[in-house]
Amino acid sequence: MSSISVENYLKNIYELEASEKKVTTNIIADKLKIAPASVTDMVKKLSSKGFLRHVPYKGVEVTEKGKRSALKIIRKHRLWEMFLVEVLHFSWDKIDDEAEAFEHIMSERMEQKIDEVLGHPVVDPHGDPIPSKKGIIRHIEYDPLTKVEEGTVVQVVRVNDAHPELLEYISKIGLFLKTKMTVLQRIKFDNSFIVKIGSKKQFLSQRMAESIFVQRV
Amino acid sequence: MSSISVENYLKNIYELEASEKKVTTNIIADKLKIAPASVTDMVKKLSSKGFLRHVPYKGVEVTEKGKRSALKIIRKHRLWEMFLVEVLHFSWDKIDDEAEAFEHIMSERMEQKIDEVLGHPVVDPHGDPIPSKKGIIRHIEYDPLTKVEEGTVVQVVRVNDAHPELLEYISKIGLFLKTKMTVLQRIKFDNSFIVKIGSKKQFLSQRMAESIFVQRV
DNA sequence: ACATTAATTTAGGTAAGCCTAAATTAATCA
DNA sequence: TGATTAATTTAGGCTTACCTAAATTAATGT
Ligand SMILES: [Mn+2]
Ligand SMILES: [Mn+2]
Ligand SMILES: [Mn+2]
Ligand SMILES: [Mn+2]
Repeated sequence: MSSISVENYLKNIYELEASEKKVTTNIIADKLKIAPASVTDMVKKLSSKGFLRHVPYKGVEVTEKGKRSALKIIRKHRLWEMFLVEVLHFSWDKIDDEAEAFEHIMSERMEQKIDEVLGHPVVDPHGDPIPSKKGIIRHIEYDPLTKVEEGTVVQVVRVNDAHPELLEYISKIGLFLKTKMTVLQRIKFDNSFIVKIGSKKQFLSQRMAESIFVQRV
Repeated sequence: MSSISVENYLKNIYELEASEKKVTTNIIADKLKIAPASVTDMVKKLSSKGFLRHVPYKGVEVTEKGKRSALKIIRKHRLWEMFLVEVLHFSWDKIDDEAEAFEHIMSERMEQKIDEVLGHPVVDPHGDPIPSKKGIIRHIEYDPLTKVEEGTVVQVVRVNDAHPELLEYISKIGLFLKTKMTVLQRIKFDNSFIVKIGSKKQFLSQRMAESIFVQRV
């Protein structure tokens, strides 16, 4: 089987492909907090094993084989996040570290038990899709709050989970996954928002609004 | 923090002290499935860090510091075993591997959540005591079934968890932790036993009976 | 086209945790 | 007591996954 290190490389490179046009050595080094020279080493190793395609000085791509591995790890990560929230009552801003480690030691049997106990969930606590056992993932492109017109009633369907501080803040104002809210005002000066959650008006900066994805109801 | 390897050495050496008069390099090597020469290396390292006391060519002992570490790991191991059985519906003969890995990546926060969800259990699924958060462990010496006279009604309070095959077999005949049974007959020829579990008579060899601990009811 | 600069790779190391083979020590028994 | 044997330690290596510093390459701007 693959080491923890290898699994983290594959998962992160796969995820970077969604946000970067070219996945470069430096971008990987940055994400994994590892020196660029070390990334080059590992990238060469993973290429020779058929998990990546690497054009020196150009960038890196995951192969089909690499993608399959990445999706297995992502499935475990997201199932475990769900489990932490639903069964162990963790709050959604304090689960990433735990899941980051657990994704690597979760056996097939464990994965299945957790999936059963949770009733086969299709999204994690931040609204990210959970790949199926066969490695199929359904990407849905939701609109960020910034795309929504004043007066619209929306439901939160996904929140960028990269910054726990954002999750912590929006929890405090009552904004969770599935929360419904009305967009009261977009402030033209800086593209920030006033929304109504329950009976209260709440403020969301542009940066926040960009990380909150919604559907009109 | 300590590595997985270090944690496994400490836990296993601590546990070996209960069953061996002297814990020697070879005994440790055998238990951990590591070459004796490697054990010597690690033992020297752990001694220099104050976790063990080592008299070359003689044997090894855990210090108070080493014992504290060992008990933390054992607590995590046993809590997680309990969780696997109670919440994830694993059977008691298929949990040791999972717990063996998880004991090392379980954070304090996780330990606490699990302890809460389980309602602060004091024994694991095999009847072994769970050390308290402060590292206090209550050893109770129960009688093995081999010490019980014919005709006695007993309750199972602990089963040696070292051999999954034993656990698997006794589950099949309806013998679990807390099961009550009547000792019908001790066969003098080989010290095996006939017991009554529910309405059925069941056979237990001497080796089995030695691993099943009971209390008279 | 060509020099500068930024990204990337190469070269040379380190630490942890393992290994095998050889040397040493302690225990046993003739 | 001295020789044999079994356990243990020492010596020397290997692999993984990192690191820093130096060399190389590609991209950019004049
Ligand atoms: Mn990870
Ligand atoms: Mn998530
Ligand atoms: Mn372990
Ligand atoms: Mn147990």
